[in-house]
Amino acid sequence: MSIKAKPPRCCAPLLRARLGRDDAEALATAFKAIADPGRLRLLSHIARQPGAEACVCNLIEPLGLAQPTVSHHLRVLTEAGLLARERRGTWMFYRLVPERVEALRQVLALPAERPAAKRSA
Amino acid sequence: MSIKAKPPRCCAPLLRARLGRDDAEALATAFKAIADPGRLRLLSHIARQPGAEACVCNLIEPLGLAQPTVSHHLRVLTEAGLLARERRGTWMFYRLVPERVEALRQVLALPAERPAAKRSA
DNA sequence: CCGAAGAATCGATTGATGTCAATATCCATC
DNA sequence: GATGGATATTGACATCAATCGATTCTTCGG
Repeated sequence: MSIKAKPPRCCAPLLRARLGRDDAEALATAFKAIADPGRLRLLSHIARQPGAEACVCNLIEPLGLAQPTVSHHLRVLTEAGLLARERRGTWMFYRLVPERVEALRQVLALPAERPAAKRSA
Repeated sequence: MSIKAKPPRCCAPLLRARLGRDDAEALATAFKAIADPGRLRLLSHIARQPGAEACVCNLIEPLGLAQPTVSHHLRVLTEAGLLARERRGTWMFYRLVPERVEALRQVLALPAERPAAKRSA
């Protein structure tokens, strides 16, 4: 079994609708994926490459982590749907999935400044 | 020493600029704060209250967690700058800090679609 | 095929984190 | 200042997560 590219359901509004237990679990998993220094730096490095993609071999050294560790982080990010894998010969390329990042971003969208008395059912 | 309300520096662009080790640490800490089902539900519940604030006594039951656990989560969120505390008599109120949420949200902002290759005519 | 290079998996270790019972603290009131 | 309600803190425990060395797997070149 490789990495499941199954896009995890995750992106309930959070601050707008009531967050159920299941939604909270899924969302937490998604945020956990980016709640790590190494993975954040991976995302940052990859996002800045042309095409928003990078070979693993170009990520190990700047990260300053062992190769298995980097591989692990890339897996987590991929399983979270934030990265997509593609093999090119010997190398493995990881590409940013902007839609997923954006979806996660929207979760933190605040409700309109102050909807005031608009409290309809 | 109660909860340090020190707003943690955290909000480097991530996907736009190169993310250094220290920025990554701070950012990871911030995201860790919301990378938990209980805390996400707390934020969700509080955000939906009038004034985006709620008394602890109104958060325990809907969360389904023990009081110390809720208190712990509220502390984490407050230390992350996402919530602000205010005492009112016997009760403690926690209020959402929208600016902080928004700041965290901006971290995930994508760079302009694709400034690299000339895709537009 | 064989060997080498790139990357993923395995196994173990260490540290962080969520959870709750018990206890302590703070505050209003009597 | 004793009492009771509302929160916070402490301590303990179990689980999860990050990390890396060793190994395995995959692919390409000869």
